[in-house]
Amino acid sequence: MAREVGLAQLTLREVADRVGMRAPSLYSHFDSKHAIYDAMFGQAWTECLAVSNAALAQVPPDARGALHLAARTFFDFAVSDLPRHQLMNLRTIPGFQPSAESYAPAVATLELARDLFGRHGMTGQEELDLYVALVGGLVDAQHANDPGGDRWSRLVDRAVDMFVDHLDLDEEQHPPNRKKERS
Amino acid sequence: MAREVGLAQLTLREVADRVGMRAPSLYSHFDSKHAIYDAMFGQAWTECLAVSNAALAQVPPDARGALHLAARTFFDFAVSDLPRHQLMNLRTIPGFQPSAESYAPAVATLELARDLFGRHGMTGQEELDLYVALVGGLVDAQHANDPGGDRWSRLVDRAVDMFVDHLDLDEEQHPPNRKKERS
DNA sequence: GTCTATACACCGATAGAC
DNA sequence: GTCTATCGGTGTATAGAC
Repeated sequence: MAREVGLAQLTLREVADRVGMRAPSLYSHFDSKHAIYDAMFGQAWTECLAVSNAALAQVPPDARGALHLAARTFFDFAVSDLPRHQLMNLRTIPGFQPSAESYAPAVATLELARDLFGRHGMTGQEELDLYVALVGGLVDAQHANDPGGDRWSRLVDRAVDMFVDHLDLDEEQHPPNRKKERS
Repeated sequence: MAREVGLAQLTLREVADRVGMRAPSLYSHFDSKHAIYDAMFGQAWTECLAVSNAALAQVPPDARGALHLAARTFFDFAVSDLPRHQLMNLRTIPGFQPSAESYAPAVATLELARDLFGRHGMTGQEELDLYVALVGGLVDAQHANDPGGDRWSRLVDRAVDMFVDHLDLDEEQHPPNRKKERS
């Protein structure tokens, strides 16, 4: 329903209609409307964690390849569903704060990224923060300025190359991929 | 009022109260609540355009220094006022779409950045798009993950250095600022 | 226990008197 | 141009049937 009418346009009466109930009956299952958003939040991040784990299973051994796969995986996941992304990352619902329980798979996903970074010798918080901002910025720009298109999607690989070059992360068998070279 | 109670928590009744009117009287001045948001949107971007122009007046001649100033100016402006940033850049208000008139100062601000890029030989759309995503990502990460702090603010200079290094933009009097050197 | 029926307070918006 | 009165719709809550 969020994908059809928009995340913030959910009404309890229509939600109830779609599951064959009256609106007040929802309170037998959820404490409030925010509790429904909270369940959706946890569900979305659990799904993201699963996708990330699946991608991690076939991650290349080199840092550049690993970050390429990680960034592309998260980018595609975030771009493929705007309402879900609004719920997961943006604070679109006024006053909504995820519960600690629903937040757990979100921190677990970030922990996955932290492990991947540590695997290639990047243990600093700043490097991970910069990476998070870079990939998140690409996602937001894609959604905000070219919804449904690929104008920023085409920049993901280049952005990761820029990041890897900046940290001089390559091992010897993978030469630096400087400047405007694309795969 | 948006800074006090939040952007989405504006109610026509309290807005009217604060200007000494009754709620329906607002409709003599604005067609709808969205029209009020639209006026605020135009006002915010007009202010951003003015700040950008002021910064541009004292921009250094070299590309690296210019991008440092431009990024810092926009970042600080966007971070200093969350409700304003939500209105300008995020789509926090459900269903709100800025009018062409209010959108004009936004495109003018982007045009300023495009001119600055062209001044240093960067005429490609991709370079500007990547820059927009990078700075926007830093702003969003700062707001979302460390509101009121400076965890991503401290990364702005480094991010710009990474970007400038990637494009090999330096003229000879300014040596590349590789790796983790901070000013 | 789970649902239906009903009510409350609030919202944006409109109609019409002055 | 501002007001009063009011409308339909919303999230939320409670009472009570089955």
